[in-house]
Amino acid sequence: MAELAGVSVASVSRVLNGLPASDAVKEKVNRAVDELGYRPNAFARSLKVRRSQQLAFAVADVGNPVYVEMMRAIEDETRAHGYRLLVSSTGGRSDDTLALLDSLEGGYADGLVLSPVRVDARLVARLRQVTYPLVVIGTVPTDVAVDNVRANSAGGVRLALEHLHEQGCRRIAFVNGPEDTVPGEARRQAFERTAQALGLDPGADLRVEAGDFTLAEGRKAAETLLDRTTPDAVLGGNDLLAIATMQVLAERDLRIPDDVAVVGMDDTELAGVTSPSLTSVGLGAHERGRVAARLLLDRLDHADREPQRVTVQPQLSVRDSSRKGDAARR
Amino acid sequence: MAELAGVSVASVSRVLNGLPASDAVKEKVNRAVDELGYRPNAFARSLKVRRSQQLAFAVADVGNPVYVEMMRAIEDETRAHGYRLLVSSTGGRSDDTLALLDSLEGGYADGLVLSPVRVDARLVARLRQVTYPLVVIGTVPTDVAVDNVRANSAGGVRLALEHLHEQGCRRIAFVNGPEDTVPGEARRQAFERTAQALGLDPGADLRVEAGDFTLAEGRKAAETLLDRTTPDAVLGGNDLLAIATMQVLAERDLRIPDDVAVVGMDDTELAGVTSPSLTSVGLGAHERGRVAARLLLDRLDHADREPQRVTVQPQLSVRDSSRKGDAARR
DNA sequence: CTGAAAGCGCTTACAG
DNA sequence: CTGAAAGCGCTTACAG
Repeated sequence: MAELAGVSVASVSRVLNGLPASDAVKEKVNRAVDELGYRPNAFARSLKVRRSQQLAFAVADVGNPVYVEMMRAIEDETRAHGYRLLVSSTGGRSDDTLALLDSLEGGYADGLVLSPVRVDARLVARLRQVTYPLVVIGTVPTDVAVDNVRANSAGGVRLALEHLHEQGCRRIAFVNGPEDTVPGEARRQAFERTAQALGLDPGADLRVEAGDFTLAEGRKAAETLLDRTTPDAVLGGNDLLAIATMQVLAERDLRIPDDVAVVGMDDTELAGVTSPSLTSVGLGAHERGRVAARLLLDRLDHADREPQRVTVQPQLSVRDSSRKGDAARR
Repeated sequence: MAELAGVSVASVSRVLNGLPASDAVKEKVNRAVDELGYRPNAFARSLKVRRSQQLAFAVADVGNPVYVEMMRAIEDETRAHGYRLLVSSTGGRSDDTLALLDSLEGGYADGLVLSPVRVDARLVARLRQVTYPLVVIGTVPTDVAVDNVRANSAGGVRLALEHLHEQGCRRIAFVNGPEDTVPGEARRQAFERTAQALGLDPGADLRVEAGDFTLAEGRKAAETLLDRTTPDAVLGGNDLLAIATMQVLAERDLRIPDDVAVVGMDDTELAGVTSPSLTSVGLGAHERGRVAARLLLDRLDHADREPQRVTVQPQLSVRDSSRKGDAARR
């Protein structure tokens, strides 16, 4: 390359990086670049400058709409700053998450946004040792010094329950996801407290725990619930669980919302598609992604700033599945 | 690191790569590794061995369930072979796709799976010049020498139309996506030909083109269609367009499937969630991803094998939205 | 089995 | 402004 252009490799590097060079040299270099379709080797560059220009996003399940939403936000943000985004799906396996955290020490990405479903002691211990820029989406112990963005699950549950309470519901059931996960546990706690504060029926028969945040597990859980009781309303731990519940209700000829109102969480695109449309509490997935990306980009420039904690506020979208008294469909 | 262990850097490298070494040396190296949390630098390694152990997947829209499905399949396959997957979203912008193809020449990934929505002359020209392993999901001119996996859109449209024909439908409308895209164009052609072969009403008023493969654009297109005529059935260019049509039909108090049957394409998770559930033709997104990943992995080892072309066959999933005579719901 | 040395392809002070 | 040279951190023939 340098030979073809008839200049030194240093000059090639300078021209390609926009550093000062005479027009003559620029001309020669550009001509040779075109001729050869030359592209500087990314590794050699990274090895020298100690930056990869890559950022990583690690997530339990790329198929979950919530994470897709986050990924979009992160992609937009990082791309705008000239970084490529590497998406890694750990499938919820703790070991894969730990392996990923380790392998990033090899430097192939300049930073990581991590959104774990389960936060156990091993993960927390590992997070303390990470030597690269890291932001965690989700709840981590306050003494782990990483940037952290959280959803306000408790606030979200409260919005949902208050809304149902206003609709006259008093026996409100909760089809939650697994309670050994971060969101599952947070939502369970919030449900208990808020139900008590609102003076709702505290019956233990009103709570079921699905094996996963999926339609299939949601159906099973909803059937368990409805076999033992018929509540005024059901709150789903996420939209999929709420939708599964709606399906089971329909199969049992219970009208939504007149017999049983239903509210989901996450406010995914699915919520607008079901019939009746699903009332849902958005937990700001897009916003969480955006904020996380910004924190990471900011930390790349300011390695020593204090770790920040940002909480994104929930928002309730009321649709047909919870408007008692209205027609369920037009 | 080597100093701490008291051995040469060569020995460190050998131990870490599982090459022959005495137990004494292994012991020293492992001890030092643990103490330092040492990780070999990924770039230095890649620079030397000329491999990144990364593969890239480029896609128009990470949010589209079809691509998520592909991504999952590709992730599973590549991860099993020890590669990381880099996901890049080009947002359907041609320039971004070209820029990506260029930048990969820098070597930061060992190969690429590309799934473009639009294939124009510039892209085809660029594809011919690519110097790294590449597989394209979608249709490319036969003389472009890349591995290629395709959906059988024509076969899929045929399955859908034959099914509707059997249900007694003769005036079948088509709510297609943009016809300057690869899938849009293929589906339009297939629709015309199959409609003719089956002796369906060829009325031009039965075809509308949505601005994009989305719910919002689908609604507009469906309204345009239903303002001018009421067909026996509607085929959607994808599930989102079909679902949007179902919503508009419901708003106009047309019963599905008794007044108007509806069939989608892609057979995404959404199809099982709507009410009535949506009959849809799956075009094998998961399978296309899996095959593409395998072709790419295979090519990494066999740079000189002939480019292959694989077509994945469609499959019809009949659900409630098209079973005339049955109850639309239980 | 092990170490010294070359070299992967860049960038960047350092001279000129 | 430009070139020669050092060096980023590995791997891998080459000797021993």
